[in-house]
Amino acid sequence: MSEEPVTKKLKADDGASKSNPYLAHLENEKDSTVSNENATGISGIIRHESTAAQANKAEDGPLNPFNGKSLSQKYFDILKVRRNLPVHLQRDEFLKMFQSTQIMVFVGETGSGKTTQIPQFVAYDDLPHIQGKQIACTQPRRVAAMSVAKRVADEMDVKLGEEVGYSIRFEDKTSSNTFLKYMTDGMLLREAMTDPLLQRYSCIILDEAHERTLSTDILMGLIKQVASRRPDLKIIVMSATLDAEKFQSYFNDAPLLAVPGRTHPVEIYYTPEYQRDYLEAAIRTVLQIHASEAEGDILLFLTGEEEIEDACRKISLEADELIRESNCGPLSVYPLYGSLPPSQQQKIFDPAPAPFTPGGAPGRKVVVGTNIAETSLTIDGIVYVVDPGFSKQKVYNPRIRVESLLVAPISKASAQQRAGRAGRTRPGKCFRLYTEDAFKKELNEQSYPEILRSNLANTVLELKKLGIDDLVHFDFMDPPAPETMMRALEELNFLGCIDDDGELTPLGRMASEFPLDPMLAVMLIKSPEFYCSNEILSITALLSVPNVFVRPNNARKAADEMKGVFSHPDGDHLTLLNVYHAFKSPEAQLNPSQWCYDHFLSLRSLQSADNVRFQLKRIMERNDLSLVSTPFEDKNYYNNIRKSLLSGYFMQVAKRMSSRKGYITVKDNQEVLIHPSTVIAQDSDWVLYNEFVLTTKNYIRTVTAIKPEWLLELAPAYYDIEAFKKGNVDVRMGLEAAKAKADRLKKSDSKRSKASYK
DNA sequence: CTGAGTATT
Repeated sequence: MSEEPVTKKLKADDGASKSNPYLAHLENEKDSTVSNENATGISGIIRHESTAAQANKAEDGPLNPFNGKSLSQKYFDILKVRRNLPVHLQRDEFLKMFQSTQIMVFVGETGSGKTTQIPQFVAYDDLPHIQGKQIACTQPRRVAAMSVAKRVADEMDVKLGEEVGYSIRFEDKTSSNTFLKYMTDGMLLREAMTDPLLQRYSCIILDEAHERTLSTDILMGLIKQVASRRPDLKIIVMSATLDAEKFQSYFNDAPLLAVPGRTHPVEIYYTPEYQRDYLEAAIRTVLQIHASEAEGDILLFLTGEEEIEDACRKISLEADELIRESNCGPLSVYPLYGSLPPSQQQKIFDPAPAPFTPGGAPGRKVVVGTNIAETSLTIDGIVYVVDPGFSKQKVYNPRIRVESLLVAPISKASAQQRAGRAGRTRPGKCFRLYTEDAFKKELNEQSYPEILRSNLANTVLELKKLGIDDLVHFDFMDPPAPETMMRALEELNFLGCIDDDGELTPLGRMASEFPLDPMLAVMLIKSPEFYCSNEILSITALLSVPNVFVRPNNARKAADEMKGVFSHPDGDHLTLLNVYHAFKSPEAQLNPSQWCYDHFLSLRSLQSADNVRFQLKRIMERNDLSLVSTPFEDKNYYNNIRKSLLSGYFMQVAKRMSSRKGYITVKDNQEVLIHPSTVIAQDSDWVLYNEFVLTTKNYIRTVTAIKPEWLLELAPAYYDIEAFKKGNVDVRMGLEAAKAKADRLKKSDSKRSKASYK
């Protein structure tokens, strides 16, 4: 149960082998390992017994200890910088702890160098290359995995993809030589599905654990289990916050090492009273900083695209006035949010404008961003942060099975992170637009981890595939609500992914291989039965990427008209299919970027859909799922596709209400409206929908017309009419009518077939 | 008659 005795037992064995002649072969094995180490050039270093002095000596060259090549001048230049990092002072302390325990927690604030240095410290002591093992270091984001791997390859003077590499979706930059691998946490989770004990690793480092992404949380639960079965596996959990005790106690009271960061002090200012209109207060604060503070750029945190664009306009207008009336310097304002095209995101790195006259009032830039600027993007030169204290957060309501986004107060940890953005290059200031009292009493310590705010259907399927049978007792750091788990199990059961005993079915096992939500995965797996797997593959890919339709504020009408060119009378899914086919036509491929611009489509989304499609196609081929199409001339071409969509989405169906405007969802009797972005020729009585969005009203979005008979044909268990007796009148009557119609057809069919026998 | 905070496989 407890991990501690395991390490002790190993030590005892070591000792025992020295005195016990029957265990002498163990000593010999160890000796041969040592000579192996010498062969690779890390002289004198014995695995898990090294010191900082030995590592420093090896690092000093003249040859690269890992590949025997001579070290470059660049290497020595970087080495000087590395030795000045705060972590370096504690290398011995780190090694002692690493060597004496299986699991440790490492806390390092920003600027400590933990992400780049700790994996290298491990490499010099764990010597993965001589045992044919690897060190994994996980990151929540792809860009981080890539850029850190690049940096560390430079630091170790090796070619990226050789000794040091990275692995992210669509890109595996590793080779048989790779012993240090940066990867996304989602990627390690995928690997665990085929290698549940993570045998290829001798050490796993979970970085940025405080962010508590869905993948990190599942990995922590998994790794805690693996640790007790693999005493040889070392684990380091790295975090940036002071939340370390929680990680320590979760990992059986693992020891903690804390390293100071290196950032500049940030002065915090609070408002004396509550600000009713935080947007107005934010704009006012930005302008005050510009008018009265010393040189330095400003970062303002807001919640979403619309709010940001609005604030940018207002700030620019008011700044012009300040310039005219108060001799202020020039002010450039940049919006920053995820859906902004990369070229525009790049602009935030432009230098601030120069003063109008040399030595005059300073020129400045203001970046107005979402919390993308809190963790994902770092802008150097920010000296002033304006923090209204809100962000959009995902919430999941298991009762109506809907995920939605709500503007909510941030946590203390988030506020601290935001303030830190002002101290990256020199001392800064952070203006919090709430009272100190509110900060102390009203903000949560930490944000809710994602696992408590999501639909877990996909997570439960992953856990089942990972071999975790008892989900109720699975050791989550923060266990999700039982109702959320129940909903997930129920959904998977209806889909046929798990049976009534909670066991994974062959369909479920296959579905777990696809990087898709279960409903999409099931739809794709069943599509060959409907002779349209090629088409469903395209639609699935398009549903897995950000919206392909672009609708600029100044050209809404033109964009809507262009969308009309692709529209299909039966709804959005087939419209998406039309878009994809048009995009792949020779005409569009001649100049895809221009074609997308002309047709108000997102090139980025379409290209990424192409990537996803290719990946899904390979998984289908691996599972012997055939790629077929109904002949286009066949009258059932589109019907087959619509039925195939329904085979995965039969739980997301709505029926038009007879007494009122709008629709009612079949599963939860929710009144909904069809989202205005939907293209569908005539309002159909029955529709399936991809998404339920909760905003100003309840909307269903990405909708396709279906026939009620199909529900009985494709999901008879779910559409058992008895179960709807107490449900909505419209739904029940509709299903009964469909049943009667189906029965009539069956009768006449059997008559006909009897007739044909004569 | 109109929405997407940020990630990820």
